[in-house]
Amino acid sequence: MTAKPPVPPNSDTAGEPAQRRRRDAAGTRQLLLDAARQRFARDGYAATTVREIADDAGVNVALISRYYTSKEGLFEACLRAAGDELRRTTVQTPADRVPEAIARHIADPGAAGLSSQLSLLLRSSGDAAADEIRRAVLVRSSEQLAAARGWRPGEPGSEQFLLRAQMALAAGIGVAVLRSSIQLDPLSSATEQDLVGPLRDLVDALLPPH
Amino acid sequence: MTAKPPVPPNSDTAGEPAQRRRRDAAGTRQLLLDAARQRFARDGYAATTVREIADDAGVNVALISRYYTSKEGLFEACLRAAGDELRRTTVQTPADRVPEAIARHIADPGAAGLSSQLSLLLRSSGDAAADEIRRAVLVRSSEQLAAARGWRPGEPGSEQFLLRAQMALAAGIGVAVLRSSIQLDPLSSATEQDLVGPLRDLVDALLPPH
DNA sequence: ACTAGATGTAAACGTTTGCTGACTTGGCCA
DNA sequence: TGGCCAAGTCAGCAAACGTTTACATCTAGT
Repeated sequence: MTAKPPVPPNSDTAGEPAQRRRRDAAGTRQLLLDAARQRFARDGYAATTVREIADDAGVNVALISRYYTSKEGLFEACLRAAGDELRRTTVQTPADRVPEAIARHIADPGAAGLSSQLSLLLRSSGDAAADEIRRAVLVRSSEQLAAARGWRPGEPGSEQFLLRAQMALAAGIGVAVLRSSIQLDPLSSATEQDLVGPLRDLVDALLPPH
Repeated sequence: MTAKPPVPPNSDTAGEPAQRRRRDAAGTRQLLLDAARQRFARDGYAATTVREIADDAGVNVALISRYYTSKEGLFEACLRAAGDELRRTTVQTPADRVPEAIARHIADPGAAGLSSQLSLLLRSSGDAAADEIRRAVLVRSSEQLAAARGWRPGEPGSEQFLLRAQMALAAGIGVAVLRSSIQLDPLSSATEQDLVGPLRDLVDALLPPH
């Protein structure tokens, strides 16, 4: 009894399983979300089955419909989660540390890493609502990246600056996807140290520090 | 047999239908391949059904199995075709014109354009044989790009050079995919002229001209 | 302790999937 | 002209898909 101080927040894929309650709706929702994010990011929407997700989460298939209405509803929730996490990890990066931050997050092999989020954002379900979420996340990310490099909305040459920021974002996505989806050496086996130099050159060339 | 002179080459999605013979195995194969390349590139492997491909080609479903053994066989043929076309369009580009060439091909909205080929190369069927083809195409492309910028195999610092070429390739793929799959302005609406400047900066930064 | 609602389970639904086998039809050559 | 094989059609298979329904079990409030 006693309310529930010991409820494991189940914070993302990281934290311990920490013996969750035998019946915990919020925990189950989170388990499904985490499993789905991994599957969708790695295999894509259509190639992922709801039974695989449920099995990964150790949960019954029917609960996907219960908690997320449908497979598409679950996918949209994944996109929103990726967007939130992307905003959280990239916020407040000093302008001159942007390439390092990107390199660090891209090199992170973890399932919750930037690579995984970026891969997920490229996946499509064919659903219009999901596409809109995807677009919004990418718009926000590119504006954030541009802002970190000195862009201010409404400035003259604003479009050019934003275009370059989006190209830098595209480059990051390309690297992340190529690293994770195909064994392409030396890119796939490159470490954070290997990546940071070229990435700095790339970002600096597109968005000059000053 | 003597080849077959009157066979309409059916060169990709462009050319005329040009009243093909009512029964023409080679022509039918090509129709299927063209339709499949478009579908696979745009929707991915799992989201594409063989019936859709057959309908697009105006051909009976059973002929996919006849001419390409299976859906996966057709997909592998698409990858090989994309690899051939990629090699054909990028070969013999002067070193200092590489960014322009990339920009031109990426901006090309045609279904047979570089964008489509690059998108296709990112698609996965989960099949090991297809993955190997994909990998081989990308390896060759990155080495070709590196070579165009002065890299010679076995040189000191060779790995670094190749890594940078692969990152440039990844950037190109990222731009192509982002442009085609999501309506992300200003990137999506950028013209060849808009792209060539930033792309030159990007490529030059990764692979210095000298 | 009892019960009502929340949570989880099991099985099956109807549809769509890739693929196949038996068939018809058309074009080519003797 | 007639026959024969390549080329194309047709209907349907078994498996897998997302989803739903009916039922079992746990938890919380009284």
